[in-house]
Amino acid sequence: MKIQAINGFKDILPEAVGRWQYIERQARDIFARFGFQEIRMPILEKTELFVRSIGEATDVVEKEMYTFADKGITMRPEATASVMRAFIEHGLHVQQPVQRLYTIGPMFRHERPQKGRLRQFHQLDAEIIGAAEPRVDAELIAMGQMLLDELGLTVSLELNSLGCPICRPPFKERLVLFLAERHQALCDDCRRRTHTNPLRVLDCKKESCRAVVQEAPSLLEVLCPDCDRHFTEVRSALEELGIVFSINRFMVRGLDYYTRTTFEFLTADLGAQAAVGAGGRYDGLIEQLGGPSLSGIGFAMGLERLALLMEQQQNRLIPAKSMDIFVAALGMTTVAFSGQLTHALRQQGAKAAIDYSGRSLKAQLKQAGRVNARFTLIVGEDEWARGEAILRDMQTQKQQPVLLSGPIEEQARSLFAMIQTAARP
RNA sequence: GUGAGCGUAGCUCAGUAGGUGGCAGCACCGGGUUGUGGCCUCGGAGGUCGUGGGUUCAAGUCCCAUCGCUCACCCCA
Repeated sequence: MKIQAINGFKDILPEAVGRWQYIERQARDIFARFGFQEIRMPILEKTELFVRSIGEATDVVEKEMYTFADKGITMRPEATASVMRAFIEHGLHVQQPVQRLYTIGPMFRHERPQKGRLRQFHQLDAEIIGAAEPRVDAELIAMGQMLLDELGLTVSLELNSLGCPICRPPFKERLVLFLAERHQALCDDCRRRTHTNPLRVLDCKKESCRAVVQEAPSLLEVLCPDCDRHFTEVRSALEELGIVFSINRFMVRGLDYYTRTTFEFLTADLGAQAAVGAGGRYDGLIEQLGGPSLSGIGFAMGLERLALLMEQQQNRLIPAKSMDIFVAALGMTTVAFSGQLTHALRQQGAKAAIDYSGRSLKAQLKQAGRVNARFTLIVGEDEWARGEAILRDMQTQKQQPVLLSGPIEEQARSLFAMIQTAARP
């Protein structure tokens, strides 16, 4: 019985890693343009942190967390809570009132795996802490859009406001009343949700429920003056930045800490997983976790989903692996020298490959082609005996003899210089 | 947690009324080229047909169980 990876946990093989690195590179570059700094937190946190931030009654906390049975410790299911914990713990706001932080790493949720959904998955997460202006919301959303654009991805952006502790609770009561009156027309799930999480009913995909919900009261129409102004200004700021979006008053969040602005980057190309990235404002969270009274906003994007989308929407060429030089040692007598020379080449900074088997030149050239070597140094027994080798340009197929004399570092240096000039067009 | 589909070579897959596992494609190794890659050509290696039972003279094929994977529901990035 072969041992295999556990369900929902996946290897990212070398052929796929190039794409991942590309996405991460673009993200780091763009986040830096917006003044974000990287932060890295532990994967394990006190269970309490997630219960208090994400919410006790949410699905994530209720049934999806990997929690150690006897330790009160949980593998993080998302990044925001950890970032806030670290932010508060180290008093980061004291040095710099507005913090822009991002982190990249694995998250864990015990869900049934399917396309675009794993138990260990990876997120890019960006947070702006300590700034409440609507323009900040727009700026953060624009950053997400910029990343998706530069990755060559086509997604749609949906926007909503979830109000605040002043305007949401009364709305929730109205909604519950409304839903209770139409109890009969709702699906089983939504009847349950009416009491556990009424806002979720707005997001149900069943035709029958959608029909009911169309007539439901809209939170956007009963936002308190502050929330209403905030939402209006976010929208105009987005328009000023040329960001295209649509309003979705049915959009809900699965995590309790969200307030006011929420948004999702959506695609139809990922099967059942529509959201490539999502986020929103969480103005009460930091205080709720025992920190200063600061507002915050952030988003997360799923790396697996970004990678899948890139594969599907656009076959952008990720730079293939390549080596500067392949050293082909012909016959076992030249292997020791070839090994030393390869090592010296690497010390000089060259990407150098070698085969120690002493097998046929044909086989070694084939391997040189496979590793995409720009040059091959053929160390033949006869040539080597008189202090020479043959340098083959794998693209032009032109060959020239090279002298092997002096200390091996010197040989490596002049050889590397030679191929660097020869490789230039 | 619920439902459906699928498990044959490293990968993608054939396998026809149960009758010896495929000249299959890609990849790998070697020959054709006594020391010259990609293309071509010839050959080679590689399998407990997911696992365990059962039916049968005979099971990759039929039956049962079990494990695994995939997709969808739910939920979410």
